[in-house]
Amino acid sequence: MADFRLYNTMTRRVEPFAPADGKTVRMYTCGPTVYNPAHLGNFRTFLFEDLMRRVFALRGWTVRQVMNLTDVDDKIIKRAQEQGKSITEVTEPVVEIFHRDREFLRIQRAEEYPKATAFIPEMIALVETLVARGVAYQADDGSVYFAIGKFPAYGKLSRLDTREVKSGARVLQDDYSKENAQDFALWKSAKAEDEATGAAWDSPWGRGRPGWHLECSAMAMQLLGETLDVHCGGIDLVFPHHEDEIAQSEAATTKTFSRVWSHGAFLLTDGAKMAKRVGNVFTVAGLREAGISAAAVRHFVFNTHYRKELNLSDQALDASTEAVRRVGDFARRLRSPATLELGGTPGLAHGAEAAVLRVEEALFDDLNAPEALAALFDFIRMANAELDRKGGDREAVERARAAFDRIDRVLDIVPEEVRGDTELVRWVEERIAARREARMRRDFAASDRIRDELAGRGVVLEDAGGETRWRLS
RNA sequence: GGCGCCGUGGCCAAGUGGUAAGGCGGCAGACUGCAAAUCUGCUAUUCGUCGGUUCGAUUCCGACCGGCGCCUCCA
Repeated sequence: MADFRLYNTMTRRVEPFAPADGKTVRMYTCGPTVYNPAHLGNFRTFLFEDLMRRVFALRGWTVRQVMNLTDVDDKIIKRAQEQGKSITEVTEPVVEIFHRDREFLRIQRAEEYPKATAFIPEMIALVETLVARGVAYQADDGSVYFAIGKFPAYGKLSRLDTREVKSGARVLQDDYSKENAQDFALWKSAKAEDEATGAAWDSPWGRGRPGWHLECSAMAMQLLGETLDVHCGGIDLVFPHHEDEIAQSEAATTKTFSRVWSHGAFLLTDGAKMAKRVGNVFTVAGLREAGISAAAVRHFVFNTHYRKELNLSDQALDASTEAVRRVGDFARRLRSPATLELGGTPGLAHGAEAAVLRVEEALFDDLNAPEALAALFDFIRMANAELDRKGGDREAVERARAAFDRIDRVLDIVPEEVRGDTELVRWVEERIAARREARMRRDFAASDRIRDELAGRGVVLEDAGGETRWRLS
């Protein structure tokens, strides 16, 4: 089988990749902070991770993916306080929206979606270990900090040793007191608003709540073991989030926390990073209102390599809508009973299987989805041409179908209306048969009436060399 | 200021030290009762600019110009 390569942020190189046990990829993906519906920038990352898990599966590995839901943090507490709610009341509806959006975009369900608030004991245990090992300390205010000075490898992911803190930048401004400006909070002592919103728990250091980085370390190690195969997230998480995760986890276990670190590039809007704080945010809900299909979004995202910035634009989205329509038309043609009847050619079958190999080679080489799409479109053009020849080879059609399905199981870019039309089909095909009769009689008035009738239900007909295809407009 | 990424045809976007994938759009043709779809051909002698290395660079090095990101619990 083809080898598999993945870019590793730790080494800044594309390297051979395989799960440690050779069978199951243990994959941790940083999920959303659920105080507001995730925006498309967040979803670009989740889509990249969806692609990754599907490519792992294509390669033959089992995937065990964990995505955390951060349901306790400053912004959540602030919102809860403003609305006079508990943090749970704030986060629960947002979690629901997240899954709805996730499903709309056809992002496969991860094996686990742990919530930070469900792992408080594990987090406390981790902090206790760190304190016992002397790399964490409790400050005057009761908060517990990680002492980065005690962890020599600190900065290895983000290459901190080669960076400098901006001169004159505010470094030491924090609500808490700590020994070193860059020490980060593992456990934050409770404040009034934490208590008021249900964001405080008992601990050996008094009432408090977990720091952000802590949850990922605790949940990842609890659910996947002390060494992960791959840890993913947006590029902005490299520092400090992932750097801090490494520090806490490796200081506690002395083992490598993740064998590979993989980060997706940003989605931009108008040339700027899409972010709530910038105010240029687009959501899945907005997309749906605009009538953009999930298939089009997936095409749009996969048409650019995951490590390259991608600018959201109506033009690009429209181009993807058209591209995906072509894919859908082809899918319908392949699946049509008439196509099987007319048959294919040996060239169709061979070309289809060559396309699968090309797609796999591209995807196994650091998830090169743009190249995989190119292979798919070459396949579609070749197959349409071969099918036009009506070669009579039914097996060739079946092999082409299997090849297409194998490719689309990863990319999943067939428009919804092509996937799901079932109840319509019988009626449409009956009408098409009636129209065929009319056309045989050269009664084109009747023929056009039927076409109008179908158009009234959104069905567009296409007469192509003896067969009539249809699709939804 | 430190670290880093990017700049390929009208738009989106792969890619390689040896002479430019794919999608969208456009033009022409085939097919067709009409329409659409589909197919065929054409649409970058050129890969931000200027130098350098090389037999040869879009691909390596340097400078410059332009855009972006991280250094602030932001995917």
